[in-house]
Amino acid sequence: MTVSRVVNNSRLVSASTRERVERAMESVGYIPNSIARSLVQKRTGVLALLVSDITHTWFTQLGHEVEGAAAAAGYLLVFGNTDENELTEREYAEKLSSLHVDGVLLAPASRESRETIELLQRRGIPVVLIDREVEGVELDIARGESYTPAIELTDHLIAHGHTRLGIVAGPDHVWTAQERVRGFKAALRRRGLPVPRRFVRHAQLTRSGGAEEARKLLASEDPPSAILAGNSYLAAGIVDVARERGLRIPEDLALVTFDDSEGPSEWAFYSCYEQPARAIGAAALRFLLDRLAGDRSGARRAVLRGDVRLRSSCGCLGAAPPQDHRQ
Amino acid sequence: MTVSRVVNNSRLVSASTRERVERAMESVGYIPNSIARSLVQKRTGVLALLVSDITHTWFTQLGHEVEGAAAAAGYLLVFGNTDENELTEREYAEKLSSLHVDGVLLAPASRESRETIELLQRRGIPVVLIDREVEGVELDIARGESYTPAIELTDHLIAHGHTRLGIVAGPDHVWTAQERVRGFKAALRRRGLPVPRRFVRHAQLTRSGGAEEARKLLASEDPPSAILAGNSYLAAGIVDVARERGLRIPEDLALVTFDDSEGPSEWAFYSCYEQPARAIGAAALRFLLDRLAGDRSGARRAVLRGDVRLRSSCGCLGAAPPQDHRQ
DNA sequence: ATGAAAGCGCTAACAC
DNA sequence: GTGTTAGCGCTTTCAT
Repeated sequence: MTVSRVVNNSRLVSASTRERVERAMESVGYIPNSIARSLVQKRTGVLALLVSDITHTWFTQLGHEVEGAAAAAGYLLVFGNTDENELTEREYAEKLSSLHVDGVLLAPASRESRETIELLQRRGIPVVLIDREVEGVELDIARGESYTPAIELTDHLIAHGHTRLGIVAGPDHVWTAQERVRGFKAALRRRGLPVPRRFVRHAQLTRSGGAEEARKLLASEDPPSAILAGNSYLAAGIVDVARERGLRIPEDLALVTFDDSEGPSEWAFYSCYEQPARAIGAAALRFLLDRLAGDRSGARRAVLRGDVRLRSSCGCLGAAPPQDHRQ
Repeated sequence: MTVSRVVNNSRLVSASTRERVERAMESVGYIPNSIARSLVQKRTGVLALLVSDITHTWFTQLGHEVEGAAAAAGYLLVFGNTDENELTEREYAEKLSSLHVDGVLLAPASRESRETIELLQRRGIPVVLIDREVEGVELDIARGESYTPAIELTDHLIAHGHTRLGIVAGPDHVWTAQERVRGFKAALRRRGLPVPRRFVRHAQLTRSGGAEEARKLLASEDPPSAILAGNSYLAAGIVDVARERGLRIPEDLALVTFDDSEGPSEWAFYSCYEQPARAIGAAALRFLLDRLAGDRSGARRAVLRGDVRLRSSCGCLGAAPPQDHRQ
């Protein structure tokens, strides 16, 4: 029909016809079926952002940024939550690919997410990685740093006079967790400090996961006096356990962490390295839009630098908050 | 083709044929195009959750719950963020409706979101409301309470001896904000306490929005000695301002709020009424799945009760945390 | 400038 | 059991 012409406002329609058609559409309450359109055009105008934990503010802040930029470019952004799970991730990829989303931003659940990515690519869907590298995959990626900041944070703890240091990082299959552990070990070695195996813990990336490993860390007879946490949720879990055991932070246990928590916390407590979520999201989307516009050049990599914020938990400032009264 | 039969594993295919077809699919790397399938089946297997602020943990926790239950029912959940904005909301509705999502869970941006809803319904897409009522709309809804808890929280502040109370609620067009203000006023009136107009503030639902209105509240010569905050972000903004002005909480300013913040905060500070996000999400999804299964009965309403948690910010327990050192 | 017709990849209905 | 056909709602040629 020529109705299509007016919907897509081709200029090859007379004003009279256009008006006539538009009136008709109004009266019937016509809404174009873009699913049919997609079938023939092979594009949907939908982009997907797959994160590994949607309840983590870091990801939603990144997503918020991406969403705005995507909307400006005429795309709708949908969020998917892989729950740090490779299988869920693959299911999403399958569903999204057969729904023909135009592009995917992926924070890979595992450094073995190659299969997910290949699935998407086989379908011709451009993928841009976020936050985490994937082994053996050469793809556009926007991420922060992990190795260097881990060294800096560890050095800072050492500068505070600590010699028995531990780390509670994310799962071993998560790229950033590995990198942070690598940096932690490198810093200790460089100073000639020991790196006891049992002081390097991998936890689920949740508060309770952090608590669980912190418990193991602090249970030993001569526990670390300072801990590097892989992210703010892990840090919170560590604080929970310190409280359980009557340890004051930073007096009895110093703590530094990755990621600033931008939630409604009433005061800023954690000394941390803040990964620039919004900037990473923006960079990733830019890569994706370029691909969508036909860019076929080699893989690009944006590595964004964040800030170290020194506050109370490491011992730099003030005292610890009073005892918890969480119900 | 009979290929369709094996893909949808109808039992009317011989094992031999099935195997033959499957091998063929393997070798070609065939992935079914569910967009074409949707075109004829008029279902996509996709549900959408439209929230007004994806960076707010309350919504993502709710979403996380919904997602799990949706997956169990064979649906993929996508998240959309309306940014507390009616226009964005309508754009999402248009796009999603023409993409033929099977159902929508909507936390309406405004109590005037009727248009969005009608758009969806005209397309035959079942809608279930979350968290907020919409004027003149009779629809399935799962929400918490606002009026009664607002009374309880206000009464609690009064029990602490306060007589000059203020409220920093969300925008006037948000249903929950209105209800909370209504409860606040009712509680004061019942005790014969004054309700100065300037003590009732409506703010953008962000930390900075809360700070802005708190500033106005505390700038007057005889400011309130206690504040009810509409949610935890507003509460955080109020704390920011209290700190600016050198006011200690709860000694100089008592504070109670809606929503518990489940982030990585290192200690629980806010006295609050916790809306049961996960239960609300679960109830809403159940409604939607019922509709999807063909339920045509009248609108249902689930009103879920939450818990009051009394902690430090109202003066019930402990002292305030030390001064902030946020960089 | 407009109408007609083909076809996107699939499923449903109907033969065989 | 399996092949054939029509048609989902649109865009895109190709005529007119």
